[in-house]
Amino acid sequence: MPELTVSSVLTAERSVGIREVARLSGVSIATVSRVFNDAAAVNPETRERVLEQAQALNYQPSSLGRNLVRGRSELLGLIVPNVAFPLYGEMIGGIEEVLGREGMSILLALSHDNVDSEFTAAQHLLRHAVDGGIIINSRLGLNAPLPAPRGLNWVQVAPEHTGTPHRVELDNEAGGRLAALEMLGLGRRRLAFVGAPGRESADRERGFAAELRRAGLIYRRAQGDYSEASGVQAAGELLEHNAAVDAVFVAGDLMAAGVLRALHQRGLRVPEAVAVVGFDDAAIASLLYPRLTSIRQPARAMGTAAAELSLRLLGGHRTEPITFPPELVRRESTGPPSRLSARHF
Amino acid sequence: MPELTVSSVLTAERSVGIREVARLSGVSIATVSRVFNDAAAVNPETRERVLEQAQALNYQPSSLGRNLVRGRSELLGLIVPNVAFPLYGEMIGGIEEVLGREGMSILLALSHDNVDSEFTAAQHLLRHAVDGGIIINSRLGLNAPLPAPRGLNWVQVAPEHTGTPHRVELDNEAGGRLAALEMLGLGRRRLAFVGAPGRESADRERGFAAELRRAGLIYRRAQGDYSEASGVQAAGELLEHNAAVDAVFVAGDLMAAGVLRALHQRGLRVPEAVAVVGFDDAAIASLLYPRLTSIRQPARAMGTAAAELSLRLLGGHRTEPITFPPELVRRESTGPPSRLSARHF
DNA sequence: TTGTACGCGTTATCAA
DNA sequence: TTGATAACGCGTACAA
Repeated sequence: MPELTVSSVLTAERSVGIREVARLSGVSIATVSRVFNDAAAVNPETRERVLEQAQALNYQPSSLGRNLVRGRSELLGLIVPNVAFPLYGEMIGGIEEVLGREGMSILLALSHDNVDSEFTAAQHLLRHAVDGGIIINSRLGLNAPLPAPRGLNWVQVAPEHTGTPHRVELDNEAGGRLAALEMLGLGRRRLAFVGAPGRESADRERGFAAELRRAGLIYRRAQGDYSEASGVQAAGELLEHNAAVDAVFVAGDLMAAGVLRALHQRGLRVPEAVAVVGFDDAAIASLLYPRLTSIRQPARAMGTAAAELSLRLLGGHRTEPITFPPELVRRESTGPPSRLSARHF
Repeated sequence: MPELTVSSVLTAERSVGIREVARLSGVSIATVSRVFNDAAAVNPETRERVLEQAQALNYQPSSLGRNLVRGRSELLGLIVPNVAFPLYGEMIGGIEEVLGREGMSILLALSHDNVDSEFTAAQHLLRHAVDGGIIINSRLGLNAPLPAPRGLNWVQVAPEHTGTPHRVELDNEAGGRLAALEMLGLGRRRLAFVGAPGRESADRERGFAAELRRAGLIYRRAQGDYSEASGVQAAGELLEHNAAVDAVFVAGDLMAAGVLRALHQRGLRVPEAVAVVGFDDAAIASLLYPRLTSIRQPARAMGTAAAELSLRLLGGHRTEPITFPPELVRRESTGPPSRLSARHF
């Protein structure tokens, strides 16, 4: 068997076009086009005939031709750091829901948390003439902007740098306040924070610190990198020297999983001895033992909001940045301090 | 400000085309095309001039026009049940890696574990003239095939129904055998299985059962649906009537999380009293307490394999279905039976 | 080495 | 209500 080239395979049986349908239904291609765009008036009988033929030939208007003449692609570019992180998955789910409704598709690119590949990914998407773009957790900022010809707009979800016009964000500071208030409300007074690099963690800490200040308290802090291992490590630091900590606010659920593990290993009961509040309310939060109280980031809603923003920009409308309020999801890792509980931890 | 229509916005400042570049560099569009496809010979000086102008105008050849004339889109369609499940995310990562290398992009669609939306998603992708397609966990089979004109090929990753020509799969049966051997090797003799609907779980059970038969053992079984809650429930059923179970093989990690929880709640130590083996080795496996021993599904490698298969098909080559061997990842949830351990569980 | 001209599949304008 | 026909942006025979 001779080796075939790519093009020979694909063009071997080029898909049936508008001409074919027109010819076999005895009308002009213009009429077929009209039938499929049901814009202008078409004689019901003619329409019927055309639709029938199209069905028989299994004809589908080609987006390629249509987009060429229209100057749009019905594609929306989406750049995500990675897809293995469930929170991003939820956002994508929200985006897809809205876009699907409008008949648009998602052109996906991964940035791997890397500024350079963010940029090249954007260029890649642009070559496909995407009508708009959404980028999650972008590190690109105003001084190093995303490429955007033709008045194309990028909507940024939780960008690292502020200042870009189209944004969907979580009020991270409010999230930090929620965590603090939960712990203070439970009577905890020896609080700690586990942070990570980046603006989001900083904002979360700022809110947390503000509430503690109001209560006249200080807090211990340790730094991680959002990984579970760093959570174990951070908890270790916080607890050494017999430090008396009775509540830990962790800037990410994965790190919180590490904190829980470190507490288990030291035989400290959660929440009786130490309460723990995570952040994101990722899927793992409710799988941990005990189930983790966490500050919920409405990822799916943020996705739909980003998609809607993108659509509005596409329509030439003006938009405002959107900030979502966080929400505390109370589970088993927070509760009143006690030594009388029947819990194992 | 007057409301603008979509088209008015996008065409307002239509991107610079090949004509513009040709005119300003004093050559024909054919030459510009040649420069950008470096196919034919072009005078170095001319090439330089064109490239310069292109740079100045920030010209990028439009995929729309290029694809139209070439009959390909450099797009690969990808249909996934959802994106929030980390295993899929890993696969997508693998796919993207291979495709990016070839300059191809991913057109993403979600099937929501639904046969109908699988089909419509495929049609959607086809309208964009994707050059090939990958579908994960498809429920479509030979009798209800995927739409595929123009000799387009779909590569199926872990399809529910067998018989489709281009497949990438895990040897689930071997996975079941691995789980059984691990438990038997630890001296466990009172085994149980928690299954779920579908072929994958059935295959896993078949391998598990085969090894037990060889050892002259029977096992208890309970049925779940891959959710954590169903794992809790299933474990409850297995343990009622004081049933003596000392090892549980669970067809999915999420369910295994539920099984662990149920064991904790009954005060049964893992792995001392009961050993647990999960399946998939999803990201959560190593976050559970204790860390879950699991049968690893090399998701990323399966993704790259699917993408490479797709590329080979695109090139007109013949291919064989690929089956990956599973691997047991031993963590804390399996170990010798003992009552002397210092573990809390 | 370069240019002319056609075609890719569609929409949209204009005339019929 | 319909049909010619001119775009859309590009690649590529073929001719020069």
